[in-house]
Amino acid sequence: MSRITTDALSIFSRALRDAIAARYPGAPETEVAFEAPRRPEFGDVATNAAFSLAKVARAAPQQVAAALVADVQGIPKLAELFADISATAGFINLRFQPEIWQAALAQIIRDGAAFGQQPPNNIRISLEFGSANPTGPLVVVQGRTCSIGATLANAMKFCGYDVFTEWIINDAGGQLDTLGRSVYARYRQIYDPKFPFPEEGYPGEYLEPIARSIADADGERWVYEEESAWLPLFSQVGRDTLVEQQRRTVERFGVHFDLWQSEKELQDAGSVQAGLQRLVDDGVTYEADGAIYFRATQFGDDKDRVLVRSDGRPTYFCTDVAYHYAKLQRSERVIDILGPDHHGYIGRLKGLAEALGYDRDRLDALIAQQITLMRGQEQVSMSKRAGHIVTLDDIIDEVGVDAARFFFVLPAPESPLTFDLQLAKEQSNENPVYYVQYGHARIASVFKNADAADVEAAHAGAPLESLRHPAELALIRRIAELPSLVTNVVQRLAPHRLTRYARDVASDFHQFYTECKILAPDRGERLARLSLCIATQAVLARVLGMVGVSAPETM
RNA sequence: GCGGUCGUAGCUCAAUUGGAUAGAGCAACAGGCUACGAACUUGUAGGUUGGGGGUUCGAGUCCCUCCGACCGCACCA
Repeated sequence: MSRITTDALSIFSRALRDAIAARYPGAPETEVAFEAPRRPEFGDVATNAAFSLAKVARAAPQQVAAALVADVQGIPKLAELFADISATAGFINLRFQPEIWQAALAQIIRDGAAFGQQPPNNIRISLEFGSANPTGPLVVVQGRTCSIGATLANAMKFCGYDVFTEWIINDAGGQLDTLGRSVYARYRQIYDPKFPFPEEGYPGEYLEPIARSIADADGERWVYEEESAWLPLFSQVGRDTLVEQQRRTVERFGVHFDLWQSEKELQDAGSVQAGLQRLVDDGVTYEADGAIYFRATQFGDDKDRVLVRSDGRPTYFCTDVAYHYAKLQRSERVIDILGPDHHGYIGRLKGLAEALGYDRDRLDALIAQQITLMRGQEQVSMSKRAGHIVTLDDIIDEVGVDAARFFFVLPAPESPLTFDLQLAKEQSNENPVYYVQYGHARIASVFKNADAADVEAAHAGAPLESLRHPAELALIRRIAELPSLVTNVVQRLAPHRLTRYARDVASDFHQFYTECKILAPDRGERLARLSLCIATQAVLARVLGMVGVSAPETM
């Protein structure tokens, strides 16, 4: 909602409160809340004030609404602002005068690129997502968590938050040894193709170049050494190479991280000790069988969790305690976007925040649900064991960044996703990505056909009073929704609403385009419609940018 | 067995935390270019929101109970 529309609404709510006080003396002072009606024929905004009054008034909401509308309808000031005030089914529905929308559009044009953007609010949010084991290439899951995370981060920045994006490298556990042995096996196979590959190793061909690089540098020397001699090197080279590859993939995907945090470094730096000590000090740990446990059951988990094993090594959870403790200290809000296999983890994390002395709600975990890859009717097998994994790079190669980013955020994060690669790469009307991009390109095309002086005049601020066609008003209303929509996306952690909104904007534009000739003979009309195009194109580019999709001038 | 997420049109998904006649896209059918890009648009059809019960002015949404799908349930990460 723009300032113009909210001003109009506050005038209305004042009038409505007066009417309530006069008609129902003794009724509690109620906040008049506005909401967007679902259907356009109910007007631009609605209030359900009559519902809460029904009890006090001892009358049906419909009657209350009708009575209040009758009281308010004659007020001249309101008639200037609202084209229609009516009561249906207990709701009071309002429709703005075209002048209100015209003023709102003028404001959007004046705001330019800054439209809807909130000033910095100095609230720090830590956003962790994507994070993977450094034992192989990134796959679809990271594609989805990265798309969701990056989109949320963009939306939060737009709303003025100080967002810090973090990727955690799970390089602390025994899996790194497994990686080292796998790379070593590939290395040995260079000299002896029959050398056995470890049972629990990481299959797939991607380790071969890494083994080859070691062979190129050191030759055969590791063939004759003990495991203790070669394992650190092979693990390290494997880890470093794979992390580097993951970074390249992520970058190619248009996603940026402010911090790549190694778990191993956390442990070495002693912050694990600090986190652990905090829990011990809080008295939420105990010792049993030589291990140290966290009393997770006190905080809603179904089992107490081991922090330090009986051999003295910290668990993954323990490192995570330290990491989240650090994040909680430096951010007002901590959000993790996790893969589908972390369902059971979310309660533990929130309990952890509480145990560390913070509000449960300071930490949130969002689960990105499972992805089923399809190619038309056929399901794409992603079995890791069989060796033929579909990597995120494969997907980008096949459908492109734009389609991938769009499809990954299309459904709600907690809703499972069926991703049809064939559909995503089709440049057809079945593909929602192109529909939105087409809207943007179509506007660019109009500007090319228009007189440059006209476009310039529209940018500078042209009179808009000719805009009263329903399609014009609907489009203004839609783009004016941007700020509140993004706020909602952030509040509800609902990035998928952006893709839906992008589609709605494009749809309203296409309808406007069909019904109204933009380059009209009349100059006033022409400039007003070009102004509407300028604002629409900016909103489309804005939303596409947040999702990580390009906004092309031509297609 | 315990816990979590989910179940909505033929398909893929929405529904602004309890609001109006549950909405879009695709697919199907019928229309619209001698206007700026038809990658567009207008209309029709499509539903007992998995089943049943409850809470209230009002439930896809909250509670109970079944059914079904997926995922967790390690001194793995």
